[in-house]
Amino acid sequence: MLDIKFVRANQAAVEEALAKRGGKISLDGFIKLEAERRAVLADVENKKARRNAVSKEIGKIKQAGGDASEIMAEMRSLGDEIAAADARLGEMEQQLEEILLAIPNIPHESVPVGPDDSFNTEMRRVGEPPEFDFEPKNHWEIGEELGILDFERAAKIAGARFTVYKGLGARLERAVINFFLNTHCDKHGYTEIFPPYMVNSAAMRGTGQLPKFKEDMFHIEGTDYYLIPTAEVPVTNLPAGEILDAAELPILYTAYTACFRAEAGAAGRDTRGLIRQHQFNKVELVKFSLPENSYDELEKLTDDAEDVLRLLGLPYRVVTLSTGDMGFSSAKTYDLEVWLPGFNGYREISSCSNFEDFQARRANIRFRRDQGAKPELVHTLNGSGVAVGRTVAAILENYQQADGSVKIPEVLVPYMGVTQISK
RNA sequence: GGAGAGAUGGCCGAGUUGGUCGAAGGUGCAUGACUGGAAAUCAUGUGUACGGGAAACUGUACCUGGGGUUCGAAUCCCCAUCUCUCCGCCA
Repeated sequence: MLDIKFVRANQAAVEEALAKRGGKISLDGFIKLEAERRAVLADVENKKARRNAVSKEIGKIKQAGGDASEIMAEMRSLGDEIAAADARLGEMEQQLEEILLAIPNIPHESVPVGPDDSFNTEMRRVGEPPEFDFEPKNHWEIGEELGILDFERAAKIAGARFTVYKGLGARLERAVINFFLNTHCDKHGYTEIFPPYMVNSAAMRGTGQLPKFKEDMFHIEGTDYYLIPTAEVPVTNLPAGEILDAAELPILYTAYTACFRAEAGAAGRDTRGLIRQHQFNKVELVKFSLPENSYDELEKLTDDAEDVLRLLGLPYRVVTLSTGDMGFSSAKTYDLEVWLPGFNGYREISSCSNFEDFQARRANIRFRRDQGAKPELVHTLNGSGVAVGRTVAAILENYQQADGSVKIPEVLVPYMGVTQISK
């Protein structure tokens, strides 16, 4: 959510920034409504001031044993006026809020401008795609042949877009989770969080999933609970409504959770394998930063995510998303794309974003620079560190051998207890 | 799931015959005095949001959240949420 005062004072600049995202938005109606709101507010507050003053008088008159029935009648009608104006004010505020909640974040000036992903900028490539002297397979072929991934039975008990991991496949998933968490905690200085997998609508609103993206999520019928689409939601909302101490910042959290996505509108895309699931595992990185440091923190966070890919020996590239390809709440996003030999291309495995104060304003996360100073909004960041299922897919495809077995990356061997997976 | 108790400022805690309560007191914190320095002591200050104002300042709202009664609600009524106690159930 953008700052209402900022929008008011910088209408043209905001419209221009949002146009870069592809949506043409005129804020004329918003600005006009906002001005009306202030007029009504001033009027209501004057009336309330009068009511407060007169009510005190009534108290005094009654205590002195006098008769106040005449002014009480007058106050009754004033009360009606106040109620009416308050109702109108409430409507206006709700309208303004709805408009504001639907406005995406303003892209950072360093973000490439363009309507879609063809305007994304490749920043760097790390690692060489492996050379095979045989035709590399897809990870679902490898997994099924090794008996470690079972898509058919998953469909039987749940449906499409679910996977059952078995044996060393299940262990590999678990090994990757532990390797990610341990690396981020012990090497990169993050604090591990293990949050609920369900959150309420206030939390979903805080990070921007609601109200615009309701259909992307699983909602528990008859409750206010949603299955989390990413650990970003519970973790970023942890300090919601709080005022942090500047000395605590930056706060670095990492969390493993299962993630749940309805994948509405993705019919026919990535229907096979681990790439697009209703339920998948992810280790997330979340930061709360001083505003002036948030872009440095974004670079570091991205590097922390890249580090686990480097340690695993997986080739990847880093891409800056263009204005048209960025998420709703983000001011700047780097995607990490891992090389998948079976796909013969790079696929997203992490998305690292700086939201600046966009989420912090929604979730009301602030900090105080000094004792007595006014609270300011923190900047929030997050990134996958990284997607677990896609990592397993990448390991299976990049480390596959001619005989159908899969070599275990060295850093995972202590977690796996074996050096390869074979039939 | 059943019965009961509770939710007040950073924290603790008064306030329930509705008015003088943005809210006593304590504590914490900040500043100053005292001190070689510290402790102790004393003094002063110490919430947030929104509106108006160049500013000083000022108006409104907020005593978990929402709704109601009333000229007027921290105080009365209703609903929700959370916490605690007891019972039941359960990994």
